[in-house]
Amino acid sequence: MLTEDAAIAIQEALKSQVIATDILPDPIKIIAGADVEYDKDSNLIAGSIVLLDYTTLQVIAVASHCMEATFPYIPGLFSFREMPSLLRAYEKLPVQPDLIICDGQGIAHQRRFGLAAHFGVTLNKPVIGCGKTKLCGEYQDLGAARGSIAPLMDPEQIGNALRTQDNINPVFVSVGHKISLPTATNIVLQMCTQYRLPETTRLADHYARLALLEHKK
DNA sequence: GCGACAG
DNA sequence: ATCTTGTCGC
Repeated sequence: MLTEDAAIAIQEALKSQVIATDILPDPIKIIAGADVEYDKDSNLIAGSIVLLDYTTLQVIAVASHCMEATFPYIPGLFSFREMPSLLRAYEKLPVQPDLIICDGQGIAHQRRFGLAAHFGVTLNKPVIGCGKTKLCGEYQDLGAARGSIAPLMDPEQIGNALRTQDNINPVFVSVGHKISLPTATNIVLQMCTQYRLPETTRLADHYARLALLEHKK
């Protein structure tokens, strides 16, 4: 059983491996979304990875994995709760994506090692962190128009608040692994074609919910 | 002690 | 995360 202190030690040991520069395929062909769904009245969780054609956003493949959660939700130790199911789902994919967008923070984290960073370093793959709310840091003067950006400071810049639709609450983009913040921010905006959240996240959430329902039948 | 706290 | 439907405010 992993203790809280041991989990923090793992983060401290791995965070130096994060690469915050662009090391990704030139034309990106396949982009992935990753999300985990929770059962309301049990300890079951379902992780899903959905693969999309980068240019058409058509679904190429989906893989999911249901299991009992093995670690509690503790702010700052989120990856230890969600990553096991995501790794199992990832192993079931028929092909690998060029890039993954995670539902959660990358280095916009108290120890600079959130879910997207942990997942990226573990897979040695480019990963973007895109959270719906912030974990830490502050921002100001975010414009109201789609595409507006404000740096998330803690006290140095750890990510961006990004307005993905006019007058709608921003999302929080940060480096996970093998990508720069400007590139990550642009890609997230590009994935937000119609809603606040990237299509990758919306679809992963949808398929994770289906996997959970199917597992309970 | 108080508030904040990814999902 | 899960609570969910109609309602308040711009």
